[in-house]
Amino acid sequence: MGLKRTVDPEAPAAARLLTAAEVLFARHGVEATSVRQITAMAQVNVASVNYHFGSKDDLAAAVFERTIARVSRERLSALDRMVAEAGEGVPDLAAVVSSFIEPYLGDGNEDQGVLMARFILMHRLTPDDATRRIVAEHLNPLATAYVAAFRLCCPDVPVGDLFWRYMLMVSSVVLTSAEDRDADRLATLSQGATSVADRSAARDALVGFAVAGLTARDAARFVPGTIEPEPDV
Amino acid sequence: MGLKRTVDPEAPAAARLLTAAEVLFARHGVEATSVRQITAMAQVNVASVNYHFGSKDDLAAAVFERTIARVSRERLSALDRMVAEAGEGVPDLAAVVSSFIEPYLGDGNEDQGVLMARFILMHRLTPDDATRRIVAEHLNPLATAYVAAFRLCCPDVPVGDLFWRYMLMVSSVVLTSAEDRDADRLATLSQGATSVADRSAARDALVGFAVAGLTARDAARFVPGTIEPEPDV
DNA sequence: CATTGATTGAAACATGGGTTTGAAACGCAC
DNA sequence: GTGCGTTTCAAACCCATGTTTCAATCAATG
Repeated sequence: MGLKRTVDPEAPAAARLLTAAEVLFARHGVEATSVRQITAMAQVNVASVNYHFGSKDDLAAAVFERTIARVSRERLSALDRMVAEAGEGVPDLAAVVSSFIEPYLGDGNEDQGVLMARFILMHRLTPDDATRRIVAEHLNPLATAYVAAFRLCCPDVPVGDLFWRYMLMVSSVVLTSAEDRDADRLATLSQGATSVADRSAARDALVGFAVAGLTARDAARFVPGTIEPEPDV
Repeated sequence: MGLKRTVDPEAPAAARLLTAAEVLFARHGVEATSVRQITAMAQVNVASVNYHFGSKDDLAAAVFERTIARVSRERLSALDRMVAEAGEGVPDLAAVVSSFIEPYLGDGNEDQGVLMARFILMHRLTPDDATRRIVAEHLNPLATAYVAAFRLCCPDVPVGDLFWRYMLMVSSVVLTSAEDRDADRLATLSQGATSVADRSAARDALVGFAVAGLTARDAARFVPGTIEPEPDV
């Protein structure tokens, strides 16, 4: 255990800064990590971040964009493959959802999921021009592709609902992935029976929850007090 | 529209600070609002917050605890009422879920939902002694009560899964409620068809998603590639 | 009316933040 | 080896933040 990744002492300063910032941003968030912490871990001078990247914010943008671009590319191609393999039929919804969730919980490169989750949280809580650019460039095409796949899998669900449900799926996985190990509210509530640290349990719970939520019948039916006539199932 | 709430110029300084901080914390978060902004809106001296509350963090704790305590009390009694009215039968799951979600989207007091959501985000992303105390005192009993109600409504779902699904429901509603109006990713994706600002649509989507997610059958079935034998339905 | 404790006020303090500076060190072409 | 653009370094800078100080003011009391 302990500190997973460290900094290659041979690599050039800019690269060292990127990986150091990646680790620290994932662990504590960008606001909570100072430039001096980053340069200390990267073993470079304080001025390096401004010299190589312009500003701390620009460094953050570079860090986030690097992993978001890569993971989005991977997911898009995986999604395309699934849809293509399905041919005339419909792709497996659970597999589609899994391909979305997996990168957030993956064992290789623990940080990438936390990093993406933290970015999405940043953008949705305090958006700015930098986050908007990255979202427009990498995350919006991804979202559109997944909603399109959901339309194939769930032809009975109104498209407007699918956008909502996509957002709710994202919310679930993002918060699960970004949660601090010290909080682990789930472990507290379940008295240790489960924990967010249990990646396998997290995957199962998230996929099950999202698939059920995505395929739910018309949401308006659930207004409290409404009598539900049994539909033609 | 415009600024909904302002500060009663007759109220004592401590109360004025509380309401001003409530508004600003909901709007920008506690980190992003300075003591000087608060005292300016409250029209009191900068030193007041330290004099009356000890520190900015203590003021924040007071602000959050006030509304969290009140809303949790209301929800607990509503839940008790539902369970009692159900008697030997099971309470209506959609109604139970609605009673949890409603306070986050309520029309009266726009800020209370955002405030609670922001607090939960704070605790799960960067927990500290202050948030832990409030969670233990007010939120854990609430969570336990709701999970207990869920056990009544969904006797077929393993209890461990119910804890997970409770957490995922909370994640969905919290992120929906705390989202900045300027981000509104949903409006972007749906090209304006829907928006997080549409409280009615939000309620329907959230309740539908959560109810379906909570009642989903065994999550492990959704591992990709697994062949699903049709269960005895 | 004088006294006392609580509150307010303007100003200063201390600290940590991101950033800038200008000289030194380096690398490499000529 | 000389020159020159690039990179590194220690130090300083600037500023916003939370907090403290201490005198002035207020409100109630005896």
